Amino acid sequence: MGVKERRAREKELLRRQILSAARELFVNEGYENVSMRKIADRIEYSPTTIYLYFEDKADLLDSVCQETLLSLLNTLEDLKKDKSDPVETLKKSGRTYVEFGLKYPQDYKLTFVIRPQFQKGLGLQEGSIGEKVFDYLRAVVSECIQQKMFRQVDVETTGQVMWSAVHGITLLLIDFPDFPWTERDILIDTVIDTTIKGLKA
Amino acid sequence: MGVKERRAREKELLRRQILSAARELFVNEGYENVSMRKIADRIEYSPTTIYLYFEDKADLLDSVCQETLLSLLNTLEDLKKDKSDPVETLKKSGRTYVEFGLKYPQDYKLTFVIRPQFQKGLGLQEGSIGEKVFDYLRAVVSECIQQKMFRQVDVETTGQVMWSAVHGITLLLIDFPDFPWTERDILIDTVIDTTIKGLKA
DNA sequence: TAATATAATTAACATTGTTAAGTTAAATGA
DNA sequence: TCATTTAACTTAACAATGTTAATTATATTA
Repeated sequence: MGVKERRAREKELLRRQILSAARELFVNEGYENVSMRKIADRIEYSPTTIYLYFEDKADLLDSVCQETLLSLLNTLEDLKKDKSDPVETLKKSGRTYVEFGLKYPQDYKLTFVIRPQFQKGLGLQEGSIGEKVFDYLRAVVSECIQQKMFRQVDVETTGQVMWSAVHGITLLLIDFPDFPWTERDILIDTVIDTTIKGLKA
Repeated sequence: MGVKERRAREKELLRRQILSAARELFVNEGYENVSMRKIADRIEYSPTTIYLYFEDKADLLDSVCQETLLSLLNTLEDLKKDKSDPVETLKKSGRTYVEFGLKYPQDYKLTFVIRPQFQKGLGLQEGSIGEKVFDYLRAVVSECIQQKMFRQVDVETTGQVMWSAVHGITLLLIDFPDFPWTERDILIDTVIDTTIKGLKA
């Protein structure tokens, strides 16, 4: 009975096509300037077909962002393998996070700024990939605290402080490219090092 | 010839009414969920009347933001009068900045996140209120450095690090209201204190 | 009062996200 | 093989949006 499976495969394929078209358009033209009809044109289907694969436009954005988060998560997970120096791992993670945002600025903004606005109910959902990203951060921070490297006892707060710092510098560099910033790499390092120094015992 | 002046006064009055209605709606329901018709209803005029006073919806929000930014600047300027302890002033300024963002989240996001995207050329325009806000920050930081409270010699970098921290926590709190944050006031204080501790000599 | 300038409205347009009804094509069961 | 059921997709339409052009009402001036 391979029919059902072939069908499922075909469905999945079209789903990916939609997703891919949506990502490209969202990234290049901005979420608000992309209509369902425009996406439909791109994949050569009628606009309403999209609704057979996604609940609504917000859900489509949601799925695009999920993908982005997954790719961020994968990039980060690699770093955690080296368990020798958790503080160093945290630094590297911070850099990696910011660099990811700067490499895919539109995707970053979609995920961390635009999406929450259109998804009024929930923030980072239970079991979501977004939550897993923060779980990652939590784990690294926890390691730092366990090794008595950080003064802050509260893992949560410490993680949130770290997230604030990298989120802040990432968005500022994306949104104000013409501001007279300090040389980019130095600035990013300074932000991360300053935060970590502030957290240390 | 007081007629012209009375007319001008009346125009200014209606302009303010529109602005005030728009602000209230934007803040309470979010920019995207407020239609021109809704604003018009509120002031009991036809929707198109608004276009006699503002270019378009974006311009309307723009004007709302200008007002709010000006009010932020005034609030901050007050803090600087106390010259006794610049580090304390910086802390208070940080808190004021974040609280401002949380009080007018729509305005904050438009000014610091949405607008730059559509204004690709320049970030914070020359002579703009936004730039004056950063000038303020620069001045306070400069005071801290002069009094040898901070290790960092570079005023610019130090200011940028501080800005990153407050910008980051402000946006996170706005965009992920349902995330299990540490108690808000404590978190904000921790972010600011950690950053300042990291900057100290 | 008649002419003029200004202010505000009505009606309409194109576009948006989305739904309901209809259509085509494929898979199933006899 | 042929009718029937199921799935996939499309057409047509709706209400709401931002915005413009044409029109009406109102106040000022001569």
